[in-house]
Amino acid sequence: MDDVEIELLPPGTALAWGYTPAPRRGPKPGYSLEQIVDAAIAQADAEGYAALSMPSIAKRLGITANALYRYLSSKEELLVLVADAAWGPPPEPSSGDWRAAVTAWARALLERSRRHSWLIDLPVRGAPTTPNLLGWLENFLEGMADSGLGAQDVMGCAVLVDGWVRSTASLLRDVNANPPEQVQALSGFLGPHLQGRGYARVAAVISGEAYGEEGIEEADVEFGLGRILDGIEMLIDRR
Amino acid sequence: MDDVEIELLPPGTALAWGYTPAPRRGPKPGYSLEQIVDAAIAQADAEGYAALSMPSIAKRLGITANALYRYLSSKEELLVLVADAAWGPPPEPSSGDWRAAVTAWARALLERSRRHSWLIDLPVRGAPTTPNLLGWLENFLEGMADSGLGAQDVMGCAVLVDGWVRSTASLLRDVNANPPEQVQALSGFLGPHLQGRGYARVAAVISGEAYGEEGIEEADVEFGLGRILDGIEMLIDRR
DNA sequence: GCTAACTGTGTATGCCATGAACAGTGTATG
DNA sequence: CATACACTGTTCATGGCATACACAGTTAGC
Repeated sequence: MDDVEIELLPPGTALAWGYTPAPRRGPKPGYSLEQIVDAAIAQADAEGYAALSMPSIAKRLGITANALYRYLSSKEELLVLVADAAWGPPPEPSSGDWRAAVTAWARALLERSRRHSWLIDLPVRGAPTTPNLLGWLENFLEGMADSGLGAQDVMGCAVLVDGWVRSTASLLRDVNANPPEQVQALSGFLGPHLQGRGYARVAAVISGEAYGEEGIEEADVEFGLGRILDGIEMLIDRR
Repeated sequence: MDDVEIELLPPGTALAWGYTPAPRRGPKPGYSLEQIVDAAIAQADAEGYAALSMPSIAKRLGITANALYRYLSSKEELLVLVADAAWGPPPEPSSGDWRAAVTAWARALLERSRRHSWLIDLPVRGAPTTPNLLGWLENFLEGMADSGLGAQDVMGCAVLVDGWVRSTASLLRDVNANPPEQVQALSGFLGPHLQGRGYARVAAVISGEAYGEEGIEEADVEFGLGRILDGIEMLIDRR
């Protein structure tokens, strides 16, 4: 594992797998990567993603922002570690059939995103490369092993369900963020603009129920997952 | 439409619907909202979302960043207008059945996101409130009118398909961003860590095909949409 | 013509990520 | 055991950002 090769890896990947160059001389580091990541998570939990800055994290540890750069080469790298730690390890593999397994998987992932509502804002992109995130993928693949689908289809399902969780988490957070008087002001404002201007159906929806209001029930959340699972089931039955 | 009420609206909503207070005295504004929004879109197209700053937009117009605040009260407001303009108006309503309509809708939306790859990064949250975005929703509702589903289910479908488009757009962009030598470095690095450490299935997938490589075919993109449509179809047949 | 409203500019503040120089510290090597 | 060097955290510094404020120039309405 050359240094050359490590430099080509996505930021944070090497660190996430424990590739931290062992120092031999000099003072002991006062902190651990884990402490720093925990402080970052605590900071985001307390003040949100926008307040997740290097100074704010450092302050929680009682050091200066620059000291963090003795442990990390960039904020981006830190965020990769934060994402891995905050999503956390996957739950125990489910025992039922593929449908039960995927349902449990999606609910568990959604649960994590509710615990840290800033998690879906982290600009951590691309395929998973860190232990926990790959663990979630392993868990999914295991849960779908009895489906009889090929590797490519199962990966397609993983991408699909993962995307659903992130969209849903984002939706849930946004909806909960709206105070009722703002929702009312919005529909009061939009109503006149929609009527008779080519927005007939939207207007009906908005006037019918409170549009975007807190009326997201558990059933609404599960609706999309149910469709996806049915669609996968149709594929399985067809083959 | 009191000012009081307008202040309660989400940022940019009033502006997007043309509520711009008509000035009576003083010099003519040198620019229009449309010009500013176009400049922002050009800037993001040219240098990406990270370079979409008030100074960079203003420079394109030949003015100072502060001058923008004569037209907009915040960057957030601008981004709402940018999102509405960059997604653009919905396509003509499709003529086939609901499945053809939703397919066309999803592909059209995906096409827009490919045209402006930074679009899915815009922190424009919550339910749509601007003319074009609501137009897309109207278009979707119209396309599903013949499905026989109730309003709540149709809205659930809209949310589901919209989420799929955004996830897919994000995936496509990320995947295309990876140079091949980095992909190779990554699988070379991950391989040894996954074998025999509880990541058997992930390891198989990675070693099998190039994991995360450019190998996303059109069929892979359509896979998720196909499952979703099948799932919706099952729901329709069941009722 | 005068005044007030409105424009764009210059200046300023307080954030941010990050680089560089520096002083203190403790270990490996002489 | 002494010393040099690697490594720590701090201070200082840079350039970028969103945005507030005061100002000078412009023009429509009185």
